[in-house]
Amino acid sequence: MFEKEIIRLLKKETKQKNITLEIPPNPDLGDFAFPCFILAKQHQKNPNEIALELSMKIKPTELLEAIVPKGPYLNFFLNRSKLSELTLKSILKEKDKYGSYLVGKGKTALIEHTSINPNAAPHVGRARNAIIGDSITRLLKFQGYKTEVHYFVNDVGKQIAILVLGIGSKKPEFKKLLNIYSKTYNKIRKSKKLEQQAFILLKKFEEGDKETIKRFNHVVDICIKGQIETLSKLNVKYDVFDYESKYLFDKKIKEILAKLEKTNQLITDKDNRKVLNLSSFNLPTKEPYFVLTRSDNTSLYSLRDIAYTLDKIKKSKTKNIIVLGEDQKLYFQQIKAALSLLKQQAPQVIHYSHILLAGGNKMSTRTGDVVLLEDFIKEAVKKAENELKKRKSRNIKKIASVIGIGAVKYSILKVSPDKNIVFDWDSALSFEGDTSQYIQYVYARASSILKKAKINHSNPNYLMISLPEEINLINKLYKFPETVYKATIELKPYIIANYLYQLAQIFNDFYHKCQCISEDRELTKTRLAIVAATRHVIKNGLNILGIDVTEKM
RNA sequence: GGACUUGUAGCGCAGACUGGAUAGCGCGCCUGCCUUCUAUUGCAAAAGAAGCAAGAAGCAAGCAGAGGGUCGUGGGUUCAAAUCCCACCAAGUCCA
Repeated sequence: MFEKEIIRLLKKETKQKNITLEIPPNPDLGDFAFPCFILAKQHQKNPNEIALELSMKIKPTELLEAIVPKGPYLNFFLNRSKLSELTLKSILKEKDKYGSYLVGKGKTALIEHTSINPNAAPHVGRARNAIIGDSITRLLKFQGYKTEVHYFVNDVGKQIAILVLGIGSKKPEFKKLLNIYSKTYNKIRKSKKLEQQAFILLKKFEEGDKETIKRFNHVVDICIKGQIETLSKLNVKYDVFDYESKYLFDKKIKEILAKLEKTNQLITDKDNRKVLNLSSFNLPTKEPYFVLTRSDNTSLYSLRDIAYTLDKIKKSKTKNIIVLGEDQKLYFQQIKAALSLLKQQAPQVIHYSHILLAGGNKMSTRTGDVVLLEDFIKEAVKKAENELKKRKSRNIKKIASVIGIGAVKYSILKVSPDKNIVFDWDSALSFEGDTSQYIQYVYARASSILKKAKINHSNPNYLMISLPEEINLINKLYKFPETVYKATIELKPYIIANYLYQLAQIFNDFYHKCQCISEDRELTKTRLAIVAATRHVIKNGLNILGIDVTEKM
């Protein structure tokens, strides 16, 4: 609302249609700035002069304390007590809702994420998908969307056949599967005969052989249960599990082929496979053909995926999102192209880069070269426990889990998704600097101040807010809703992670400079209101990231 | 060979889409500050006690400050480029 006021005044004075405001690099210069370069060009005048002229014409208002030219910029200072009053009042009133514009009210959002192959325990690399997906779900929920989280179970495929082959008649527990899988995979690479066996199994499964289906289902069940259990430790939950095998015999497959036939882009190639000609989409593939079936006319993963995606499109009216690794970028473009031939809008996709191991290797289930998510969580919680013991905290177990799991999530969420993360235990488990516990600590600190004060902080005196540390903090709190909004539009939780870290830093500045509990009752009330407001914002923000808070640390 | 993403301080990142003021942050490094301790060393040529210094540990998950940059390289556009465009280099990913 402050921006609006400034823009209104500037429009009136400059007769410009579009006014863009900037934030000065340094708060001493003001809260908002209007650069005068464009006007300078139009009027063939020095921008410094224009800023000066405008500063004479535009008078301060109730919301704007001062308007000062500084070189080619016209800088606006907001009315402090007004800003404080509006910000603190709305935080303390809206509480857990503060920060939401409720842009998703009455709308639904379908999110597919994780969708790990059901052949082994998830490793840290896979967790990036789940954690990003979960955070986006929470973000949309916070904005009022009704969300539905889907998990696509790829229960058809060579990797399951390999596992079935490796298991034989054994009844292994979930943890052993990774080992069995990578062993069998390596054997198969060396033996054509074994590989043939895997293909035969897969074929039987696809043909509906009851015994084989049973064996496949058995393995997939163990996997999915195990995966869900691990992910539930991160408090990541799913609403619907969709099985790829459902589409093996689905009549939709034929319908889709028939529809594609009508576009004249469906061709039977020299190997008698049905392929889709995507040459009009200019994708960077060598051949512009997207293979949908085998020579015997059975469906491939691509075709089943199209069918599944169409089902999702049907279900989701307003928002349809999928989280995929960067290795799926081109593949997804092909799916998108196929859907566009069917005149359907593909889901909004979020790609993320891989988590590499400290030698530059990608984590791979095939080679077994992985850091398991389970182990990573355990280590993080253990580390937190040790730290807490040093500080003789109470309730160590519970708090350690909040901190440890928060650290796992935050370390993944804080980095922009198109950057590779190089995993090494030391920095992943470091509890210093830009970490979740630094933020959680601010929450705990704020909680303990409020508890200690035992004073009701309603009706603070906004006129008493004057120190730069207080003002900076309130400014930052004021920006929370627009930060959340930006993260929603761009589907980027890391924006919120970065914001929270900055907020925590600013709060600590405030904490060190401003004694909250003092003889002056009026001042105490006012500062407590600031503390309480910060506490709410930290909580809301961390909640979007899926990170819990704790009253004590 | 083609396409996409990334490259910002020793290390890890933000800023880039939407060009604008002195390029921010964390870790580490360096300096100073606060508390406690005395296994070790010195002041100190009996021993012990106390002290000072060194040292160690710690705190409010400490504080304050300092240093650290060809924004991958080279061009171009612009009054203005980390930001936009082109070429190249390196890393990651995909395409048969």
